[in-house]
Amino acid sequence: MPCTTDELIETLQEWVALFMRRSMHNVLSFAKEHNLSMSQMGALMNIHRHGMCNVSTIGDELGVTSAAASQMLERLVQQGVIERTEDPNDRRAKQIALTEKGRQMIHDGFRARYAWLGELAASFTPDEQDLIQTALRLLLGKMQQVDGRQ
Amino acid sequence: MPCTTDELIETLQEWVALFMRRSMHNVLSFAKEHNLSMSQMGALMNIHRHGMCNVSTIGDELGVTSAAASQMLERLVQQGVIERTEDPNDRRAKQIALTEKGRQMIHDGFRARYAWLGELAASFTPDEQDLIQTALRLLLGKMQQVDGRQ
DNA sequence: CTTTATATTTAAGCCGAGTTAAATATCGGG
DNA sequence: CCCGATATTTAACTCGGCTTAAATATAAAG
Repeated sequence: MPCTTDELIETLQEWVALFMRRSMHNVLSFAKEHNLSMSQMGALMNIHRHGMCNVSTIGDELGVTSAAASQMLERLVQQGVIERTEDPNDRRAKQIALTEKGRQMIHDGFRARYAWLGELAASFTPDEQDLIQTALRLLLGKMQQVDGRQ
Repeated sequence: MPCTTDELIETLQEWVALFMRRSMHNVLSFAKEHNLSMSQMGALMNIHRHGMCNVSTIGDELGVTSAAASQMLERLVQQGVIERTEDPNDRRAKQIALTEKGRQMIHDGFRARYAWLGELAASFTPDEQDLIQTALRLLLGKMQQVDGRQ
């Protein structure tokens, strides 16, 4: 049965809607579980993705002033999930990095969120698994392209 | 090329990681754009999904007291995106519903977030589109099952 | 060396989100 | 009708996030 582009768009929308809701739920429960604000979540994700960051970069990415970022990061330092060290190349700046505790927290969080994927994958026949694998690889390729130019 | 369940799990994980980031970004920019807190976003999504809600149900779903929900909804009423009406079947309770303005706001938000899906869908060949359509329908079916029993 | 720009922090204040406790109104069973 | 349960609101308070403005320290340019 052939499908039109419009049908595919509709399917993608359903898929995205379902996923968005799940992701949001995941993110919110993780935040609540660890007493983190959305800004703090965003900051941790940035640090997790980019490695070391400085304070104003984090502020910029969150769309807040560096004063706000500084205060919010201070609370993360007190919780022991990040650490601030002086940038050896520019002693005005601080380097923000995850502590071992912070890294562990994020890692465990991802693992917990991924647990259900195993069940999902196993519920398909080998043929279906192949089909889905191929389709998702196609999608991932294109999406990473789009992601890259943003 | 055959694939193992583990490979599929890995692909799904990549997908979820990519998606979680995008969703979070989408949600945060929508919230910022409309001056909404995460609780308010959650409340609006609940109302959007389930139609009418009462105050304490929304509080329960957000994991806050009904007092907190009441105050937060009051701010949404003042912003004109929801309205409270007396429940005709139980005059203690209020029915919370989106106003036309609120419905429009959410609709426009979804549309904007979905715009790129058109581009994405069109970038595949008809054969690829068929493949992706079939795969996503398989996934959607299983995921909605899982969603239903939660 | 002096001046200006940059990176961060601190202080003061506003505001929203959350809490508990109390008030109000209504429902429902006996 | 009365009483305990339920739904919502209000009040008083705490806390965190945000802002602006000022302070501090360092870098970089002239």
